Amino acid sequence: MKQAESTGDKLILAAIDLIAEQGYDGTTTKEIAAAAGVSEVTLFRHFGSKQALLVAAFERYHYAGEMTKLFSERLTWDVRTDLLLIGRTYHAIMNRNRKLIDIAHKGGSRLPGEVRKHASQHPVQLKKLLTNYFSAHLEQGNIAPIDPEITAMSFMWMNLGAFSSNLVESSNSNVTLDTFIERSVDLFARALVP
Amino acid sequence: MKQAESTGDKLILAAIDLIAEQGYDGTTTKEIAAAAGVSEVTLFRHFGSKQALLVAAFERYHYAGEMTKLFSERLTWDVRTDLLLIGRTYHAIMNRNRKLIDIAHKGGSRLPGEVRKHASQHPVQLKKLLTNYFSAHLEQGNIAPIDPEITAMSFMWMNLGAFSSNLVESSNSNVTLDTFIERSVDLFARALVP
DNA sequence: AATGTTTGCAAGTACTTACTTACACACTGC
DNA sequence: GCAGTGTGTAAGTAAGTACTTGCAAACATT
Repeated sequence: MKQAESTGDKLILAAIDLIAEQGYDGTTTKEIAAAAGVSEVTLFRHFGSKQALLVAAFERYHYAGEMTKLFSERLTWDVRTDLLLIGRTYHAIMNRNRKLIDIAHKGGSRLPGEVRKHASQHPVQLKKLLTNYFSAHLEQGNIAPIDPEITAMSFMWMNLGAFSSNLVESSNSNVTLDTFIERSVDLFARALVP
Repeated sequence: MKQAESTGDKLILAAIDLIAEQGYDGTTTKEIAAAAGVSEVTLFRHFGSKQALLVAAFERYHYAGEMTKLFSERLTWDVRTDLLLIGRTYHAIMNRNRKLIDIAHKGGSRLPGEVRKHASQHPVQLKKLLTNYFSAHLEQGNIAPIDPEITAMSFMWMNLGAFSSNLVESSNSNVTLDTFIERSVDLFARALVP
């Protein structure tokens, strides 16, 4: 019970924290080992190399397939309710993986390629799901005659921008994330009224 | 006429290109000098250090005050027309400074502090201008009773997301940036109808 | 008790990096 | 011609980096 984390896990978590903050090139193996409370040589005995350590981190804490599941199981086909659920889930997922996303975005000269691939799958998938959702509504005449793809992109990118912005600066004025999600969904719902 | 670029300028431009691609830590002074077509020692004779070179780059190619000027001079007070102009100008500015923005975002262990400050001013200022714009419309009853600040954030973040997304992947399906701007403005205009 | 695994410590290797120094060459303006 | 400026080449320094090796101590399993 007390032995919560193995040495390998401690190293992975320390690596995620440090690399997300300082970038891949800017973080040394010595730093990672020290933050994990082990010696540097132990890091290499476990993972062999710095790159392999990061790959192990991405494999362990990968994005979930939550969005796909949400679209197939939990939608009500009331636009406002659905967009609210989608927006909240989106931010929940992104927040949980914030550090890994940041690592992939910052890059690095020897940053393993697996990392970049991992990070690029999410938005592509979400855009497809959203576009199909709006298309289905459109066919049934539930919403105004808009372009489903553009609407999907607008919604997705609005939330991506909100997320990225939070990454950089926590000076979000006085608007909390959840009120932003609610009100921005209202705005989209207004625009989609037939 | 033929002597278009001085040695200092060549170094600055090479540094921007390389650091935007590889990050600050991942780019060596030797690389920069080679890309500029000069020797490494010349780099240090001109700028003294790698950090000073980057600061010089930011000072030379700084963001313009175009947005402020636009808001005070070129608005027509027709929402659709104005948002279209704002959106297009936003992307024009961001694109022009894409590499510098990318450098600031990627960071680096010894990346000078001036760089980060420079990059964080833009969005704050734009949000204020947009919020005031919507507030003014609201007071005159031209638009629906929405929250001006939230609407400003939504519009801003949607375009930020579109910009960031372009940074990473050029697989923008078949939608060009300009059609996206047009249609997304339509969407906002629909939502703001009283 | 014996044995294998995991770890820390100390030292070191091979390499890279930002930055320096010394000297020679070309060009410019006077 | 000559001083000044800008540049290239060559060599080097001091520090840091990823990664390795050898050895001994702690520990768990048997």
